[in-house]
Amino acid sequence: MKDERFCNSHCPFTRAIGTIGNKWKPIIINVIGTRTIRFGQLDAIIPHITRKVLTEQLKELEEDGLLERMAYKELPPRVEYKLSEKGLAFLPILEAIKVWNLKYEVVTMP
Amino acid sequence: MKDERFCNSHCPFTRAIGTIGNKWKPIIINVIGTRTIRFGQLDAIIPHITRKVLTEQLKELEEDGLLERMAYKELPPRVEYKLSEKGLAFLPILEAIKVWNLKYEVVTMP
DNA sequence: ATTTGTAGTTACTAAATAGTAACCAGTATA
DNA sequence: TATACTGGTTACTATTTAGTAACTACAAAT
Repeated sequence: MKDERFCNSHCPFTRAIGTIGNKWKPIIINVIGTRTIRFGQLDAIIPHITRKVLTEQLKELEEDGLLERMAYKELPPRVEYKLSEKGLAFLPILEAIKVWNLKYEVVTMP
Repeated sequence: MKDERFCNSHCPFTRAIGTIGNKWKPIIINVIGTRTIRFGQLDAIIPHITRKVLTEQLKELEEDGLLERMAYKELPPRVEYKLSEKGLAFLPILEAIKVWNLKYEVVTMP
């Protein structure tokens, strides 16, 4: 997120929302989970995301220390991503969101 | 969120992110907490938010069933907001985010 | 008669986020 | 020689989100 009012807030909770409070990051973190995964796989697995947005979000996640990026000097290139300790520690929160949603979401059948 | 790919996703987790995955909603939910609060108070307490954005977000939170809005027919008008059961059930998740942030955030002193 | 107070709304503009399509490197394979 | 492969980048456009300032209603107090 570029909003400096969030990222430089004196409130730690606001800063936390500044790093994970958007729509793509929780999705990406959830898809990675506990595995090591390549860029192309993420691109293929996550519905609707574009390579541009995926690149941007991965970069921010890495900067914020949730993600580790390993680039192998091969051809064609291979780049692997996995969650850091910080990123892994966020997974239970995503699980809690799933449970919460399951319990309270009102499903409207179209 | 207006992104229909999130709100109409077949994946419940993606839909959940569609309702709370933005920067303002976690902040608003956290500020309301367990109390009953008026529009003007929210506007005063939440840093940087504008009345326009606050109105929009409150409306969406109400539509998604996280929030209850009580309008009293007085003059000047009085409107009170409080979290629904669903909204209250989301508070522990926000607490978990605070704990997570406290443990893992790397604080850079400017 | 004017100001105060509340909870907004409206029209317009600005900024942030996302989408599209083309392009790159360098080796391997057809 | 041309194409594929991977993990991007770039330039440009479109959409979404947010900010600004003015305005509304109605009653009470000044």
